[in-house]
Amino acid sequence: MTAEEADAPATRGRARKYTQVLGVIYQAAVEVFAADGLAGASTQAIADKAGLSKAQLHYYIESKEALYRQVLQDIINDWIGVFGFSDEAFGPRKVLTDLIQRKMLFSFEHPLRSRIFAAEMMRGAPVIREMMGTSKQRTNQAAAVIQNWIHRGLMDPVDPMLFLFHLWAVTQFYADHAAQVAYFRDVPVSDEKDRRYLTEQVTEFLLKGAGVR
Amino acid sequence: MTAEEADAPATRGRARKYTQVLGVIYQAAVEVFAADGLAGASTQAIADKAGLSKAQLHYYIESKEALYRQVLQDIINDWIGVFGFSDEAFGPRKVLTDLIQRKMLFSFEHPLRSRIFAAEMMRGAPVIREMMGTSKQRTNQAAAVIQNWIHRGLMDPVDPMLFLFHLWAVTQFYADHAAQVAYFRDVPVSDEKDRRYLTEQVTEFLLKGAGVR
Amino acid sequence: MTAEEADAPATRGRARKYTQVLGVIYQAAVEVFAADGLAGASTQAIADKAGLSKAQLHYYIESKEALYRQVLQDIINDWIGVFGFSDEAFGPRKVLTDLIQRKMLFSFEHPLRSRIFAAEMMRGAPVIREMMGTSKQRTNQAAAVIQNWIHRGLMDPVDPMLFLFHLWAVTQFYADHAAQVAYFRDVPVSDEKDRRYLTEQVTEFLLKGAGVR
Amino acid sequence: MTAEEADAPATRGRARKYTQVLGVIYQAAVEVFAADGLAGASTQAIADKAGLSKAQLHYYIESKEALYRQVLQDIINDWIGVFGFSDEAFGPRKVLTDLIQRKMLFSFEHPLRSRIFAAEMMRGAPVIREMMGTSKQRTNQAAAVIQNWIHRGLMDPVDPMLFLFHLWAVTQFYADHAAQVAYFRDVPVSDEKDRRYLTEQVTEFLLKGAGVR
DNA sequence: GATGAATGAGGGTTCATTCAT
DNA sequence: TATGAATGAACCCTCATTCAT
Repeated sequence: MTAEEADAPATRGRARKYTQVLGVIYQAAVEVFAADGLAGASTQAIADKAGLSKAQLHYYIESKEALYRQVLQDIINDWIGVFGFSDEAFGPRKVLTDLIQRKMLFSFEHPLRSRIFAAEMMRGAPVIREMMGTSKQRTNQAAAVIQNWIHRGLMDPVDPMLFLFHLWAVTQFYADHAAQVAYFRDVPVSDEKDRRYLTEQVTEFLLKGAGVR
Repeated sequence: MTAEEADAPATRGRARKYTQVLGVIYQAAVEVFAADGLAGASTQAIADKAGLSKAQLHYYIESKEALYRQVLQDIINDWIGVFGFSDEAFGPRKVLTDLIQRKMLFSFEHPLRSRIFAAEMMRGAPVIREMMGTSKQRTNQAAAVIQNWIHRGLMDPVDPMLFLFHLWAVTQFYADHAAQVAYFRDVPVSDEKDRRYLTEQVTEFLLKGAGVR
Repeated sequence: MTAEEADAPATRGRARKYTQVLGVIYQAAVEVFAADGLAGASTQAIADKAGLSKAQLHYYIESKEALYRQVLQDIINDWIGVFGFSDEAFGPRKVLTDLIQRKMLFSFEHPLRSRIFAAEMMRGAPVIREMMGTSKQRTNQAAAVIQNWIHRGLMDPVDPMLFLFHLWAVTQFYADHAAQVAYFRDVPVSDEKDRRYLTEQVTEFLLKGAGVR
Repeated sequence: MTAEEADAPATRGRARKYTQVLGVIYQAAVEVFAADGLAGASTQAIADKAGLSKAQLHYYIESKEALYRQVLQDIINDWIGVFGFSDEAFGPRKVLTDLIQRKMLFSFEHPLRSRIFAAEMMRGAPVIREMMGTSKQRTNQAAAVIQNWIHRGLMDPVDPMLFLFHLWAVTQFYADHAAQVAYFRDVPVSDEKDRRYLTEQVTEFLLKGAGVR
């Protein structure tokens, strides 16, 4: 589970020179942060995993916190693409199905980063909060879209915000608890066909829960 | 957020004299573990929060890990009561409604401990695993009950295990992300009426998602 | 090896009341000091071995150092009886044979205390030195007796002081290295017949080395 | 007494750069271990004596125990050369005289390390034992050589193993008790001529004790 | 760029001893 | 007498970071 993820961020458009080493550091940081959290992570552990000396590591990074922030920032960037609604005109069934698919895919392919994000959230998002005014606006917009669909009778009159929570909770579960999922189901999550199965089940469950037509 | 929880375990049947100090320590530990995780928690922080010196703290506890294990153990004990099925003869609507209610209540009243448990799970449950053979058996029994209900046409043919996951994920969300929930909804979670509302919404969503009749 | 020794000192003529507990403490102290030295010994370890709490222990003793000094004092007292020459008129063969016998007996029966003494000596006897003006005088007297025997042709002209060293070194070895002796010889030292054998061999060796007639 | 020994190990063939600091640490460790034993030695004391901060010390060493093991290992390595028999064909007088000479020289030149070794032995050799299978084999071979000499009438029929013990005990005495020896004899041990005298006396005593011809 | 070294703070834990009770 | 609790120092060791080279 620890190293299962080829989880480099989209480094297009960064400085050229460092990139390779930075990628290694980044990956190491993701693994260590996912395993031990920000407070529990040690630069020594990150350096070891990256095959660098601590001094070398600190040449590339500004500080442990900065590295953590960078990881978070990348996650957030990817997140926007994942969690954004496509055109609401397509109706809830298509839009939400797409969204759930993207979210599940992200859970499967980036469990470690997904977990870092969740852990940060669970702590009350102290670091994220000072990085960005939390996307309350964006979330409210999404809720409004859902409210609109409800008005138009395209889905049951659920509380839009709660529905978004539930969607997030269920899909996130497959990233956060990959180990448990595999353990209880006796199926390695990485299996491609199984991923499709899980995605279908989750989609159906969520859509049905909200009475999406 | 850090100290919002009067979260002492059921100390009935412990030694008498200790209890008060131990309770303070316990509470402090819960808060620190919830905030920083096992690795990130410092005995200094726990001692400070409990109003003790580090040496004093270590007079009462065996070690940081032992304290963590004790917290986990208490959570697990409570958990069993919360997550167990009542008599399946009552049918899924009643049984699951009760379960969800209990789970939501626990999320509301013990968010910190709930979060510690979730964090431990997210890490692959390294400590829990060596404390108890993970309750695979219990989970399988629950799945069997659901399967039975499905056979009897009392609910839609969902994957029982996945349904349990979803139930856990959604209810857990309200503990793990209490801050976010409050933030996005502009409602302090502690409000009694709102808790009922949330519980109802969650219950309806989950039952509908599984087509419970 | 650790607890093989019923090694209470001659407590005749001490205070009456304490005696029993003191004896237990004393014995525990001997074992711990023998195992870990003064610096390495912990009052916790002594208290544990004595079946007392640390507080209780400190009620009976003045301090760790004082306890150590007491042990040393007792050893020294016993030592005087062991290492003193009987009437030189009996000649070296009888006098030295007796001495060696007493010394070997002490080594066998009080290996732990013997070892504590040796360890103190090896450290340069910092504690002993401030307890007693080292018995240089006594040792010089013994050397003088030997010198006299040499003059009278009763033994070879060895350096008297060195001979005393050697006598001490060889007999002490069987206390200090009881474990090694047993290990290399495949014979448990405690065996009675073997003790006689060892004593005979040592005696013969030492007397022959000094050409005692 | 504490710092009287230029006791660096044979560092030929080690890393170059480190060597100086490591040497200082090594020497400091030898002194502290000799004075207080493994348990009683503090890294603070070692650091102080080496002129380093504790953190600095720990940059160079792995742990206190590892440092201790390293010291022991070096001693053992030197020991092999010292305590090994040369060709038995030369007969006991030459072979044993050489051995005693080497052993005495080591006692004179490395009293602290010699003492550390002896102290380790006195404790039952817990650390050494897990570093090396105790050299029972080697010792048995030496005993066999002596037995052979006895059969050939080259020395008296002493117990070979005991003779080896005595040889060890007597020569070791001059390392373990250097302070006492100097104190009782009013002669600083370091005196070159005196060392020769002591060695001669010891040699004669031991050979005569075993009736070596 | 990269390395070995240093630093000062802090990690968890145990220490010997004292003090109410 | 005995116990639970407290204390302040010390224990070994690791921390994130910096700095010459």
